[in-house]
Order: sequence, then structure tokens, then C-alpha cells
Amino acid sequence: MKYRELAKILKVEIDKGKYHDTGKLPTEPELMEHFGVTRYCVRNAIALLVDLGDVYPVQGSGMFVRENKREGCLNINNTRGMTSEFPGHAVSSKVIKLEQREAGKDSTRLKCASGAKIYSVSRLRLLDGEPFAIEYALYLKEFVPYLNEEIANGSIYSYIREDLGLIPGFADKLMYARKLDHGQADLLGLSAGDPALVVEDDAYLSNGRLFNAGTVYYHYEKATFFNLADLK
Amino acid sequence: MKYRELAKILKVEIDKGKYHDTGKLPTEPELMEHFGVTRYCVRNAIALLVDLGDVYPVQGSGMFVRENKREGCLNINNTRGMTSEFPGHAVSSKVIKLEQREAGKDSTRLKCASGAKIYSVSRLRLLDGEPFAIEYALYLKEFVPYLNEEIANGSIYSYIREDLGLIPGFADKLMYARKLDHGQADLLGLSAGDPALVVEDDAYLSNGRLFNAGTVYYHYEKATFFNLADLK
DNA sequence: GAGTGGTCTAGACCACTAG
DNA sequence: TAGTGGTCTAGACCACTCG
Repeated sequence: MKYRELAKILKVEIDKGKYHDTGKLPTEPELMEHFGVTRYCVRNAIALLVDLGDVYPVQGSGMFVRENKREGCLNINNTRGMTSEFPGHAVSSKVIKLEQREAGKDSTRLKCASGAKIYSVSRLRLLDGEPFAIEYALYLKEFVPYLNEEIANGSIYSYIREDLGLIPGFADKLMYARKLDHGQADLLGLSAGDPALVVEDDAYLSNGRLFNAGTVYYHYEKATFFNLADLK
Repeated sequence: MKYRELAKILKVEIDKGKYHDTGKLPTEPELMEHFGVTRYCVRNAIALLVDLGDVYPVQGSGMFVRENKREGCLNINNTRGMTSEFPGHAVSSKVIKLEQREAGKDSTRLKCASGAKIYSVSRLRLLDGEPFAIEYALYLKEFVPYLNEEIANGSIYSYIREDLGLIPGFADKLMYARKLDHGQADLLGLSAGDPALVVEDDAYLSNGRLFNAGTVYYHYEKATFFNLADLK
């Protein structure tokens, strides 16, 4: 068994509350025995769970489940798009503008040549039918060769991953607060000057190539992010 | 040599720009040879750098330096206090209120018994003498047995770590945007109703015990956070 | 095909906690 | 002191890229 499989199994068990009574995972020897795997596999699997913030280690004592019921919050470390954040809820999009054009000032942000072909997409993101965020996104046509309104009305991330077969690897994010302008406020059902939580997101493929840069203005009363920070 | 030592050495070299020309680290065999260590040591050291967002791996190709010059930004994953975020700048504090009392409604947040002794500290945090954030923090006296204004005017984190010998392990954070009230706005030199970037921070010791819970209101024009998200 | 990082084995000993 | 997780060795083979 691969350690990533074991990590998935353990994560499901944790989420189901299987270890809630003791608050800790079985010991390494027990896991080795129970799943018939080596210590390498067990330790690598658990290391993934530690990175995800699901458990934390106490040497000499055990691997403890990290309670973090952040129901309804957005994970700052998520690189899988907004849809994956709200299982059981309806995440939809309303395209405000979608155009293919050449990179101008955007070329700095996209680290591409001036004149490179890009898609520019503005969307209102809705959660259960309510305005949740405004997203301004740029995609390099080199990696995303086609995009239309139908796709953009759904999950662009799924399209990129499942239909185009691209593999996102990591993302750099900036977060800050700003005032909404009139146009943004109208879209979100707020007033001009109201706060917005702003996230700039540069997404890279697993080979290190930047393919998408976006800025998202979140409804300040509806969006909360969580982060499980670890001492490295 | 321990892998954590090697990681430190490599991080310093990366920060000095040693690998800027090629954009990638030496190969594993080269690092093994150069530092006289085993592959275990090399791979564990690099894994730490990957977690920190300093490099990213491309199988079959190499370990590439991840450019992330976030000068002047706050690291969301930081668990070392604000002072460590701005080397070369003056981070100071002005105590607004400091009291020792018993936990009331706070006991939920602090996961402690109602009536447990706590320190409650409100501080204006200044960056280079300018108002930067307002911090409301609670410390369990069980872990932080003493605190006074002199300490709070400096870095409470350093005090906890170096003088009390406590070892922070991890932290849970919530981030959102809110409007400032009049009192907060005055302290920050802003107007009531202006945005604030709010961070709720629950800090745990390495043994998993919660010892500190805080809420910080950051000046929306001055504070920007960054996060280097990784696909796990 | 050579070279890269990724996975895996089968052990050993160390550091820390209180099962 | 027994049991826990942490570090480490010395190999082997696999998956992927194009140095």
C-alpha cells in the first residue's frame, strides 16, 4: 500500500470521529500491523496528516487529533478552487466579463511576455445563490487554450484539472483588507466604502509554471479564512 | 550533521541568492557529497524547505528555488510573533490595558475552566513608531505565571520562549475583514467604519496545550499577509 | 539512456513521556 | 522502565524529464 492511500484512509477515519474517544491515533507498530505496511509507509502517511493540520505529534506520547472544526470557513492553503471548500452547498458563478486579449500591464503579474495571449475573466461567485465574492482572473492561453462563458459559469478549476489535465502544484497568496468601490459594492449587496477581504492568488502548475493570476474581493460578513500554522 | 542544520544552511544560501543563476539546488548526490551526509539527511532537509515554500520539486528535473520576495508582508504561518516578521524595523508596543483576572466568557475560547486565572492584555502594536495593529490577547496563568507592563511593552513572544522556556508548537488562525469602531479607529489613526484585517490566533504549546488566544485588528493600508500554499 | 527526484525495505539507535 | 515518536543507515527500484 502506498503512503498516500493510507493517509486518505486515516483522514476519512479521523473525519468520521473514529479516534475521538482517545483523541489520538494508534501507535506506529499498531498501524503497521493493522494495515500490513512498513514503518516508512506509516510515518509518511502521518506526515501528510500533520501538514494538513489533522494531527500533531508529541514525542514519547503519540499522534493527537487536532480539533479544527472550521465549518463554513475557507482554507487559506486550498489550491483546489472555491467549489471544493463548500461540500453540500451550491457554489455557482455569474460571468461579468470574459475576453481573450493580449497581456499589457498584466504581463508583470503573469510573468509573461507583453503581448502573450490571455483570457481575462470577471465573475461574481455565489454561495447558495447569495453573492459571496468578486473574482478577477487571468489565464495564460499557453496553458488554458480555451475558455467560454459556459465553462466559466461553472468551476474553472475542475475544467482545468479534469478536462485540460493540468496539475496545479502550488500557489502564492497575498491577503489584505480594502474598501469596496461602488460597482463592487452593488454586486455584493453592500455599500461603497465597506470592507472587503482581498486575496491575490498566483497559481503554478506542478512544473513551476505560472498559469493563472487572480484577485478576489470577498464579502466581509460572509467570508472567513482559516489556517493551521505549524512550527517547522 | 542533522537534517535541520543542513536545512538552515541551505536556507541561508538560498536567501543570499547562491542558486539564483541556475534557479535550482544542487542534486541530491551533489549535496550528499558536498556536505558529507546521507540521502536521508539531504531529503529531510529539502522537505523542510519545501514546507517553508523556499523550493519546489519537479521529479526528474530538480529542486527549484521558489521566488517569493514578500518584503514587508506578514507570514500567515508565522508562530513566532510580530517582531520576527520585520527584521531591520522597529516593532514596539504600547500597553493599553493589562490585568490579571479570572476567565469568564473567555473560558470557551481558552478551553479552560471558568474561573481559571488569566492575563488579559490589550496593546497597540507599532511598526517604526507608526500604529500598525491593535491586539487583544489572553494568556493562561497556568503557563504564563507572570506578566507585567514592562514585558508587554516589548515582545511577549520572546519572553514566553526565552525566559519562560515554553515551546510553541502550532497555531490555529481565522482571518476576516471587519469595520473598525471609534476607539479602534482613533488608535490606528483611521476613521470609524474603515476596514480592518482581523486575525484570531489560538496558540498551542508543542504538547498540544492551548496557552494563548488573541484577536488582532490590523491597519488595512499597512498590513498584508502572504501564504505559500502547497498541494499536499 | 542518463540523470533527476519519489518510493520503499529492513533494520538500528536516540529522545522523550507517562498509554 | 516500557512505550512512544524522532533520527539515521545503506541500500534498492520506480517515475519522470531532458541538465
